[in-house]
Amino acid sequence: MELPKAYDHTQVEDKLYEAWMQTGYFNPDKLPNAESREPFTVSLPPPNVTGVLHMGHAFEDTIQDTVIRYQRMKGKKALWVPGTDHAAIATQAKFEKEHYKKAGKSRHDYTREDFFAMIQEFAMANQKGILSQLHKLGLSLDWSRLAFTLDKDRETAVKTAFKEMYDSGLIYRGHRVVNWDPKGQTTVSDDEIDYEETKAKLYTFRYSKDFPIAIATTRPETKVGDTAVAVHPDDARYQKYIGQEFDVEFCGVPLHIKIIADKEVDPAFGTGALGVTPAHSAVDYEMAQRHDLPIKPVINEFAKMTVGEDWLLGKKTAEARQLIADKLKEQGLVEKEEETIQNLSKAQRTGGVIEPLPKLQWFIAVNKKFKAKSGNLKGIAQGQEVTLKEVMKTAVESGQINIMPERFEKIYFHWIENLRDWCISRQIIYGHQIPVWYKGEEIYCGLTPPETDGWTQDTDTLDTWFSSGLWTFSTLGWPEQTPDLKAFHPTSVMMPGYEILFFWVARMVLMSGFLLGDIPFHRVYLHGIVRDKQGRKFSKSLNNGIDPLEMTAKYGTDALRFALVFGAAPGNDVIFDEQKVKGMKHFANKLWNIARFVMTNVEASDFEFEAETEADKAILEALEKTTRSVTKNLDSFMLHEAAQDIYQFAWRELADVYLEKSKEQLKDENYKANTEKILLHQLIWTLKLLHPFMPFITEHIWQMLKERQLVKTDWLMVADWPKIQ
RNA sequence: GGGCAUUUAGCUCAGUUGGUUAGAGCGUUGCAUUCACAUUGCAAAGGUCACUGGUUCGAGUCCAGUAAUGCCCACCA
Repeated sequence: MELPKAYDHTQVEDKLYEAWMQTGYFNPDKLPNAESREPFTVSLPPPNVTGVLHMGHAFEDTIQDTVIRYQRMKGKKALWVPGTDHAAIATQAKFEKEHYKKAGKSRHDYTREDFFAMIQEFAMANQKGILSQLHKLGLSLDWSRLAFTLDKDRETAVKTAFKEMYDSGLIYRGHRVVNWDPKGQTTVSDDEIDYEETKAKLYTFRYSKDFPIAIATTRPETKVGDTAVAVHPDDARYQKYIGQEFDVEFCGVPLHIKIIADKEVDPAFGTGALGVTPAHSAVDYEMAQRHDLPIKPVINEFAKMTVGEDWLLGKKTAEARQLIADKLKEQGLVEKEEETIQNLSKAQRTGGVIEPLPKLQWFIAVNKKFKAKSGNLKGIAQGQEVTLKEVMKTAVESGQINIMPERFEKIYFHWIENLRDWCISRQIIYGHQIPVWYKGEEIYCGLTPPETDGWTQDTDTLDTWFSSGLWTFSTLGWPEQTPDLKAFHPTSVMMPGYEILFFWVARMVLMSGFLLGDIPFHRVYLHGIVRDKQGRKFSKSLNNGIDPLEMTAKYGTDALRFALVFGAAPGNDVIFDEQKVKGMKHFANKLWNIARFVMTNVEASDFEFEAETEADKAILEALEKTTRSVTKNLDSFMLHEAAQDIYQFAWRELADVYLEKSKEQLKDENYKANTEKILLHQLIWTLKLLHPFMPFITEHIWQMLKERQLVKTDWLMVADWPKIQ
């Protein structure tokens, strides 16, 4: 049979993926000698069901597939669990936007159930597209274990987790000033906020003519909610006022102001005196707690004023700001007006300007003691009293979890130190509804609704990261003590991008630490961000996105995968360049032609060869060296180094040098037979070494060798990794 | 304001514990080519490893400082 001169990926990939699925080997239970294999587990960071996968996903998934394929060939019971994330706010916001455009209707036009169903449908449609993309990338995911953060099994896990934390007092309900997004009409976490430098006016003024202290603010409209003025305890200027209380009328609103001393106040800023607005500033709220000050809300969920005379009441904050500033000037109360740069907080998802508001929310207490569950956490004994913060810290500090690159450990610790209680309730519909019911003063938390009448369920849903925090074990059947959970948890390695170290990685450690008394994974490999040629992030606003499928169609999946892995050190950003993908297509073709050469020249079927010539000796040594180095680099997750090793070996040493030399040796009857065996051996090992990176072409060539009875193992994907004696 | 990182060939980046003439891909230049492959081969040019100082027999690699760039965290009202 005549072999085509060039490798054509379009004729290979889809068929081969289908064939792999037929073998069942993506499922570790169906691997040859499954019982005697040692487990190796990876949970896929579940992509959001908001849309389609981008190049960042292709990168993330490629490196995981490379690792999992390598481990499978090394004889591990390799499990890679696929799934998707419902991404609560992101998905609801996206759906609402699209639906409004299409139908002109918002969430208020539907019942909760109907609206939820519509989003779920939208999510599932997106999931379908995502799954087909994952197939295209050649990923050896175990589809029999597919999960979704908002499916039935995960719902059980979420409710169980909530109840356990509630029962142990770690989950509580309380008032706090939270980040309210008036646009999305929901709470957002600190991590979901973007800061934008904006020009603002800093006004220095007095509440009234006879008030002794001037204060400074960029938000005069909040000042109608002031209940105190704080100064530094050592500030000589204000000593005599500390403890005094004043009744003033400020812009038509009566205020009762107490002068307090607090170390948090910077005497050098402004007048050194701070107007305390407990209801609309997180810092002021904490100060109010310390000094037992009343909380006086003056802004509502729609960012409108709730107090004041007609000219002020009901006005938007931005308008109210100007109105009050004007009024103050008119009354001659303004002492100074300066231009300043301010960090404006905006909700990442909706772009809404964050309004700090006191709200009744659900929280996870990170500093509250609980009894540790099992003794599987290094440095924490079973039953020992610990806090979630301590668990998160100890798991990494003890070395039980290894984060690479190492520098992120420092960032992780720093984050934990500054961690406050985690607000887990969201005022949206799409997500896991909080499993708590109320009836008058009574409150009930359970997996199912209370059986008596008259209860209503909390309308809030959980932060999406609550369910993602359970991911490593909720996908393995928890809360049931399933065989999967026993065999595959803790997982071996988690490979997300460094940008979700806090969002997700830390939360998984928290959840697993509390619920299982164990770590969720032994190692965290943090990869970088894929950027465009100019080093910019891919984003919708820049419209610089490149569809991974377009690249696979043009150059082949193997070429895309190799280009992404090549030169991507852990934690480093990758510049995506189409030229690079093209180069790797050339490499795939090189491999194809090496195989062609070998197949048309070789009839050997055993490996009883020896180094008869200098060239033989050199190539055999080079292969051993490469095998050693690729193995070592894959073991230590230096995928980029391993990729480089094989590339160099296959193209330079094998193709350019030995193949050329072998042409002479094949003509010489004295060397012919031996050379053939060496050539075949070289090809087989190269295919094995390269398979985790370029699964399609290597497997395709393997199948051709199989047809020619030059190899025995049916599938390269489960062939033994080369070993050096 | 606090922290972390980066700076190596025209471009994108490797260079794991300090050890012989510093590497790769792409790009550039010249030559070759009915031979597995033009999706090719051979060859060449191209680097004071940001700068300054230090440790060492020896530094791209360790230490201190400087500069530029990027990122993260906090956020001052």
